[in-house]
Amino acid sequence: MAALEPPGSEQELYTRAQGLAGATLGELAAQLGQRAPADLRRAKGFTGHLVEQLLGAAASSRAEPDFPALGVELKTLPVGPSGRPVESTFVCTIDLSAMDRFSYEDCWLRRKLARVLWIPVEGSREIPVPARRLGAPLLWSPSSEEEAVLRADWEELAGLIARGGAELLHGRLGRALQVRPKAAGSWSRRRALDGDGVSYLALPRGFYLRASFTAQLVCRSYALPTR
DNA sequence: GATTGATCATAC
DNA sequence: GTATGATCAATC
Repeated sequence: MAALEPPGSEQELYTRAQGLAGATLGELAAQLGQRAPADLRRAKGFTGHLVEQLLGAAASSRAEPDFPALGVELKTLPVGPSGRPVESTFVCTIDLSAMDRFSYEDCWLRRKLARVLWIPVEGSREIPVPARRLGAPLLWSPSSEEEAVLRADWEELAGLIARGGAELLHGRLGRALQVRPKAAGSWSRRRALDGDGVSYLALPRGFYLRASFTAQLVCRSYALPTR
């Protein structure tokens, strides 16, 4: 199958995504001449890469939205039997040496979350990967309430990093956002600045959206009760 | 059962 | 090694 052209509009992108709803990962992989893996332990990015190809996203190797012309970021969202997300969602890596140089207004996280196409995917481990189905797509931008929570979390976490250094971070901080390791292993290191501006090597970290936050945005957007 | 810290594949 | 795409699995 030839590489799909990027969609020309948000509407076209959404229509394409609607066309995938209900299909299984096995069926969709076969359309591309690929096979779905038996499990995701050694293929954690499988679903994301598959959906990128099916929707005509640019190759995933650059620091910009998946659909640069549209300013839309694509995210698959693993959900349980009730449609509730079962995992947190990775947003972006954190530059531990430059948090003092950005405000929320121009940070990478805000730009990435300004417009997101969520693709729910059955994520229960009991369902074999090839049998997992895609759900109805959701084109989302943060509500004013959601944006306020994201801003408050970002400012708290970024401020902590800028003032005290990465070693103060842990996954319990933040209501919607959290900071967790984002690395090949616990031995990974990146340059960071401590509270006194002294350079040192720290475990790479990234911003993640808590499952509780994505659960609420899904309920709001599909007009479902919060529980 | 939910959550946090650790980890995997691939492209460049 | 750094970026992309995320889920695994030990622990609370």
